[in-house]
Amino acid sequence: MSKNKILKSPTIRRLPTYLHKLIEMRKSGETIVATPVLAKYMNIGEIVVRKDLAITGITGQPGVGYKIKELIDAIKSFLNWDMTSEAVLVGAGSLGSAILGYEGFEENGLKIIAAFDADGDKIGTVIHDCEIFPVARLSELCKRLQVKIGIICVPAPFAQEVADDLVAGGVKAIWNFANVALKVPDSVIVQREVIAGGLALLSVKLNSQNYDIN
Amino acid sequence: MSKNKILKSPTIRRLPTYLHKLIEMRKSGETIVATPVLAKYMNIGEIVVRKDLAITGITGQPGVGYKIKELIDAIKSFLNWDMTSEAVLVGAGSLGSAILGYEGFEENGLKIIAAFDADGDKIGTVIHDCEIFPVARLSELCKRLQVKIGIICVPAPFAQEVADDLVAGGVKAIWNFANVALKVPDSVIVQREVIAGGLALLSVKLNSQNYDIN
DNA sequence: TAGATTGTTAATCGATTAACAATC
DNA sequence: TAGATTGTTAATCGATTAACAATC
Repeated sequence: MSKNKILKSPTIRRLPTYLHKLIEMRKSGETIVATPVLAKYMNIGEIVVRKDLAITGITGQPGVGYKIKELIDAIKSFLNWDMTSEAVLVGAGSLGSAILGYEGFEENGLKIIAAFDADGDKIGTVIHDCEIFPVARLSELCKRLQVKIGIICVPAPFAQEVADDLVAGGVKAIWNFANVALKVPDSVIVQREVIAGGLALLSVKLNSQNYDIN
Repeated sequence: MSKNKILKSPTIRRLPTYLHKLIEMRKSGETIVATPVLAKYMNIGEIVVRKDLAITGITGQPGVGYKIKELIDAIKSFLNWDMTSEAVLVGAGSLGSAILGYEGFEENGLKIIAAFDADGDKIGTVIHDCEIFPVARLSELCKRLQVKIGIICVPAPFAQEVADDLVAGGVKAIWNFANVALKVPDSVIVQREVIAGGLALLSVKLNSQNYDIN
């Protein structure tokens, strides 16, 4: 598994949220944004926002702000979201369906073009405009479709074999929603989403608040 | 919104993953674990693991390792997951249903005891053992059930009013899956999950790999 | 000009990593 | 004892914050 350290990863995690807000602002006809607006929106300091935006290479106008359109384009380009990437999703259970139905991916340059499941009853059906194929065809279709991104939403015990199939199919990046560590070649990137991580933070904050006098 | 900085938040985010692995190991009859095992599982350095575990107050035996049972109890207690917390969920769409169906929360000391939706057709039905109530009754039932945690899975435009209802109902912590910044009193904690954040990281890693020679 | 905001440089803070003695 | 592992102390690294000059 790739251990490549990515610099500025907190900044990168925040970029989609800026992007979302900026697109919203553009929709409502605004053309300029200043950091205080974004800082308030994200509940972070203004300096953080300016440092974050700097990473995109865009400069603002002192006393005025940034051009919204420029920022949107620069963030998209930085994240490689200016060109749509195609992905496949494996595991059309409740989480998989939720992800298939997520409308936000348009903003994120992601398009799920096929889904796979082991359940025979689901094969051939369409969930949120996406046809469900049998997992047996996973690596074959990945190759044929030249897909580089795979999204794993199967139960933990099956995740490794799915990952193996994705790798065999030429996938270069795996977005892993299953609660397991995947073994993949160094050349393949795995982004694991641990939903309980956020809950842990919530729990600790909630609890420390109950006891702290500070 | 609370800006309380939580120290060691990367550590706290990792704790649920240790916990998960440890519980798995206990199930298969193991009683002792050494850091190299956990480090390999999580793809991080051994020292990180030791530092992380230290936060729980547990000490291991040099040359041997840690007692799995002790670690499990200490992590649970640190995260306040030794006592089950009750929560309500609002928005029984596809994401909401996925969360209602997530079996892992048992490990995380969370129990969703009621769900709410605006869709009349869903009211009274049961999704994953959880009855669906009308949102109109949200704050009333929160008060009556004395629930302290609310999970928001409604579309972004409705999230703020749901948050207001939760706060009115006495909820102290909100786990927000809607893509908006919520305005809540300082005394209420909000944990916002931005799914696109992980995707941004994935995109940047995937892309930097394509170009970096290093 | 005055007020607002940017962007740079330096300071602080926290997290990760390294080195190593202590212990089983 | 030798090998493995812990846990502490110090060093490094990166991210956030502060201060402030420059600019519209």
